[in-house]
Amino acid sequence: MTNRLPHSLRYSLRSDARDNRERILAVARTTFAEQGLDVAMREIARRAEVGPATLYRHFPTKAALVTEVFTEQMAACTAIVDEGLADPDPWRGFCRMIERVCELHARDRGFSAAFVSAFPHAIDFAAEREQALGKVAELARRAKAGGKLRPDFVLDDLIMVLMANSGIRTTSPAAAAAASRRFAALLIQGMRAEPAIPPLPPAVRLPLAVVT
Amino acid sequence: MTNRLPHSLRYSLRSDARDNRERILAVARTTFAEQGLDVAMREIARRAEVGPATLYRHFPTKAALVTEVFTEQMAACTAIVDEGLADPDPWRGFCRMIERVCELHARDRGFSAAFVSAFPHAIDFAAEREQALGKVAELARRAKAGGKLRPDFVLDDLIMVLMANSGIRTTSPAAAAAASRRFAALLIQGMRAEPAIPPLPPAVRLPLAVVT
DNA sequence: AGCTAAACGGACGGGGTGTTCCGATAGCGT
DNA sequence: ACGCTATCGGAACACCCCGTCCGTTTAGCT
Repeated sequence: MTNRLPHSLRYSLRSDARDNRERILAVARTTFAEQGLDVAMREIARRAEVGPATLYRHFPTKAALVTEVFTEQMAACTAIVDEGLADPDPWRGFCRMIERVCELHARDRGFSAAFVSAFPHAIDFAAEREQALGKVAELARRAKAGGKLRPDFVLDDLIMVLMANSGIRTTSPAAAAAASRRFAALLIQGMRAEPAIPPLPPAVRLPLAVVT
Repeated sequence: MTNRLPHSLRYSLRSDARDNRERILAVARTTFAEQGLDVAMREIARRAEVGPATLYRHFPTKAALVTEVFTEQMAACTAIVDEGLADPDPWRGFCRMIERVCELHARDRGFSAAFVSAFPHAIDFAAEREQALGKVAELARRAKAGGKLRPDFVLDDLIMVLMANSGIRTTSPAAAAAASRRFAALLIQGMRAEPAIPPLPPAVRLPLAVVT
């Protein structure tokens, strides 16, 4: 009868276990989004109404839980980049991409922190991030070719913008999103190729800080 | 003979105590600057080659040490604002003010964190910050009157910029300063009043997060 | 040099964290 | 209905943190 299970990849997880797993993930998602990654594992277990041991059986370490939680956010991120790339007007696509990525990061503090950091000894989003950055590079190339994006824009500028965006702390998620919108608009204005372009200071490589 | 001490306000601190106090402050300054405020008091005591109790005798709490350490940085901050205000060209003064404040924050992670936070139950820089912000408002008013600064700039935008600047994390202090320079230039470009000014999204109040 | 009070610092308590052990519980196939 | 076993969760471990107590050291005045 086990084969009667709807084509699910979950190899025979007992019903209570599956419920707990999903409740843990839901709780972790909202909590990380609201409070960032500095949430105690105990706290997540408490909110999910399970014991700490149960949490650790499903996710052997905190980094594992974090990566599991943010895999879908990473997908949303690449989807945003893809949509920007699909826009026939590359500059408009570039702008919308930045606006939406900034807002996504503003709405999820944990994802924002995870994105600009690197977890050692854990599957992180390095591969997906690099892939997305490659697409952004293509989008930027087109926007430059269209004459709208200043030619001295580099990819590290985007990393810088996202790091900066993650520094904006507010009380409510709505305020964070609003601040992020204004911030992105200000920066986009600065990235526009102007008739008389004052040169920017040199770009900086921004290697991701390692999270202990 | 105690009166022979050069006009010092230090009421009779024993020589070893004064040495320790100064060494603690020096260590705290550099450590906070490099690593931010999340440094253990023990660690500061260790680097200053004193016991934890000595550290706590000189500064009864961590917040006290932090405020003591960053008082001079706060003075540097207001000095920068004053210099900007003294510039005959208000727009140039405004730009230089932003650049220099951003660089100051980039060079001192601890000060940056302390500036955009509020310590409860501790003398924080609220008064000085408000005073400096008042001067910035005057500078911004002049820059707007000169037609160089976009009219919809608000003071909270500066807070936002400083918060964002504090989110830029790098490996070396030099890289942080360089990134900060580029970041500030990008933002200043966005703050410039353009012939055709695309309206910004609404501004957002950014109450300072409380540090526990 | 000797004495006294100021200053020192190792050890301690209370609370936090990520993670693990193991006896109790409860799903599920029979 | 029963029993096997996957799963649960409270208690515990090891390690951090901030801040304090108290016996020891030492500066500085006579």
